[in-house]
Amino acid sequence: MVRRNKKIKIIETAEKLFADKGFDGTSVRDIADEAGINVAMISYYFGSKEKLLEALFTYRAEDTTVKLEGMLKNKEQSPMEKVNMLIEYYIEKFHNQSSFHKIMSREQVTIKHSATSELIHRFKKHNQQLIKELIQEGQKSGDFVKNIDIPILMATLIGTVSHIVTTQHFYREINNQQDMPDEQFQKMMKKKLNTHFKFIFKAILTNEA
Amino acid sequence: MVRRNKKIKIIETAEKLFADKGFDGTSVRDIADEAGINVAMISYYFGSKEKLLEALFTYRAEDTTVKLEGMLKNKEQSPMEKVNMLIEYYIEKFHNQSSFHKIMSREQVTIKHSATSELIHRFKKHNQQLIKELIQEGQKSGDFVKNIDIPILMATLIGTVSHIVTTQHFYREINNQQDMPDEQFQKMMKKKLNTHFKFIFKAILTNEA
DNA sequence: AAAAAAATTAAACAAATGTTTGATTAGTTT
DNA sequence: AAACTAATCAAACATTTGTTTAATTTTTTT
Repeated sequence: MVRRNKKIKIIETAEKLFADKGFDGTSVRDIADEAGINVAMISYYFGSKEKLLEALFTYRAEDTTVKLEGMLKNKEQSPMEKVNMLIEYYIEKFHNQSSFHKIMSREQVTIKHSATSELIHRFKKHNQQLIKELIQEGQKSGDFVKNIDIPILMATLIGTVSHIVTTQHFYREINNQQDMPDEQFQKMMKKKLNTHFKFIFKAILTNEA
Repeated sequence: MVRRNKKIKIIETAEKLFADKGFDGTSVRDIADEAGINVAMISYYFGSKEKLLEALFTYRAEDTTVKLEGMLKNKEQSPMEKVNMLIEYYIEKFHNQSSFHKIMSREQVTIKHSATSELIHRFKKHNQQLIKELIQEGQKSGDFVKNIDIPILMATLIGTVSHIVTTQHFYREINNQQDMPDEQFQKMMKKKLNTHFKFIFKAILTNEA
């Protein structure tokens, strides 16, 4: 295995374990065992456990902003079409990278001044700015109403999808869907969330239900 | 200090630290130092660190279900009035017990078979059931439309409020409100969330915006 | 006031933690 | 093929972890 592949193997193993047991709840030996490597390799490749987390965040967050930017700067679609794309994108992203988002949601709650917190913060601020521009564009063109609380609206989308993705096992048990295959459950959930949020966003952005 | 007060002092100190640094990120010595007691007292009173967490959950979750039940079983109000009370209650609860909810949101993400997970699960299932009954009551009386996805609707309320409460420091920084006093910020946020969710719930439950 | 029970303490315990060391092996360059 | 660099490993390192012990002090009961 070449160097890059081995680093990625470690990152992805750490991602799974951090997601399930938390950063502090996962030891470097857990990661090493699961990835089938020697513990020393983590320090050797990343410097420390903390920096491994940083590497994970960089690895995952890297292309998100780029994709979001490419999507929203596209001139072809109407503001409402872009909003719907945004909804689809977030739902898809949270589901496809659920482990990463579990870690992120935990890290956001935790108060500490780390490089990772700094990364999350920049990441969120930048994405929020992009979306703000989209909404304002729609307001200028008359597609959307005035007086939209953008941070609250975004918190609704992100908070809800994050909550459902991170507490999926609870959700399934409460609604007696433990036996449903993972893939089927996620497909159903994505569909439900899409309908739900397209309705909500339309209602809020245009005052039509 | 009498026994009960001292136990509560430990529980509340642990609550603060668990919220800020996570369960695994907080050592029993951190708690002892902060509470001004000897480390051994934690084992003496609670048996273990894990059981201290259990005690914390019991301590906090105890009256919630009772309050919710008392509120929803009240015959005086209309279904929509009850829904609005429910919204107010959740927003108030998450803000007033933000430390507790930070811990809870982290614990929900973590996969482990502990007494605490069991507690959370029973707690959530029971509350969900109460709300389901309320919505169905409104559907029977003709106040609410059919085809309401109750779990998704509740996830929207809980997920969003939880997201805002747990990531408050991010939210404030992103929106340049770091200098606003805590109390003022929370008052503003509660008001915004109330308006927001009363609008959303009305739109979804009655198809009117 | 004596006896019993409960609370508190510093110290010790073994296990687990993240990281480093120094030696060995594998791979690449000269 | 020799020299050099990179990768891998088991072992050791110093801390920190949650918990227990055994002695002492405080409080309650008799």
